[in-house]
Amino acid sequence: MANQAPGGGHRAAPVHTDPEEVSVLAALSAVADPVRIQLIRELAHSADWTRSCGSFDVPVGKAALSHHFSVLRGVGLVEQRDEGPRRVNRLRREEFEARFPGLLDLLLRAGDTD
Amino acid sequence: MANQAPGGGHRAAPVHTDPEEVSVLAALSAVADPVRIQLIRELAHSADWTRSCGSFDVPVGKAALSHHFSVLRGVGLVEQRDEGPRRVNRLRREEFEARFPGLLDLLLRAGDTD
DNA sequence: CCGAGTGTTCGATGGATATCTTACAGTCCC
DNA sequence: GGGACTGTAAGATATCCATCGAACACTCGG
Repeated sequence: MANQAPGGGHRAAPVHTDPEEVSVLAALSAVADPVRIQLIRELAHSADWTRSCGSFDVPVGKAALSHHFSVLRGVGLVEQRDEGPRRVNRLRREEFEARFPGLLDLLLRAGDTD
Repeated sequence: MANQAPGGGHRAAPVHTDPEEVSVLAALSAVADPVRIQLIRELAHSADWTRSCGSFDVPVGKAALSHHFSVLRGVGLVEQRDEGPRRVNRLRREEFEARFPGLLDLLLRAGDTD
């Protein structure tokens, strides 16, 4: 298999979804969760590819955290890339905005913590 | 008690919430439900105060329906008024739009049924 | 090669909530 | 007043999903 660096087993590459093929209901459900809102906000305040999954200050274990990122990936809001031992993230602002105009702004603008 | 028309028991007037005092999370949770999305869309295509609760084509019993309207009222998206034996509805478009810009449009514009 | 660090997967658990059934409260019309 | 109609309330059930613990996979540095 002509794949990547020689000599190695690799972690399964994260599967990404195009926001364009995501339903409104799915997007809203994904985003209607306090932990995920917190992740999105924190991510929005950081530069792309600078935040690893474990670097977020959320009150859940790493298993749940992994699940949350999976959900966010599943609606095309977050993109992930493996960088050595860790998995770094970025918000797919433009693509998501194109499919769900205003939704991301709503999450980031609203001044409440919940 | 000096309350309303004389001689009469009355149905409890529906309690309304100002969208201004609703959290983003609550609004998103309320709106992230297939039945409620359907209600909102159907309501949006009708003139104000013309649709009674029972007049919506949703696949749930009337008890569940009553619950859904209660949720929508609770986030300030729907206003209700008693009109004889039935309770008629209207969308609080402007107020909701002011608090959650773009959210209602998102629900109405997206061309998918789910 | 081993150990520390990072993240995923699996199974189980608990809590929230959407739903139904039944019973009740008003309203209107005869 | 009786009966049809409309909606709410309360209790029971069921389903979904967020969370955790434990085991595993991969990366990197000694």
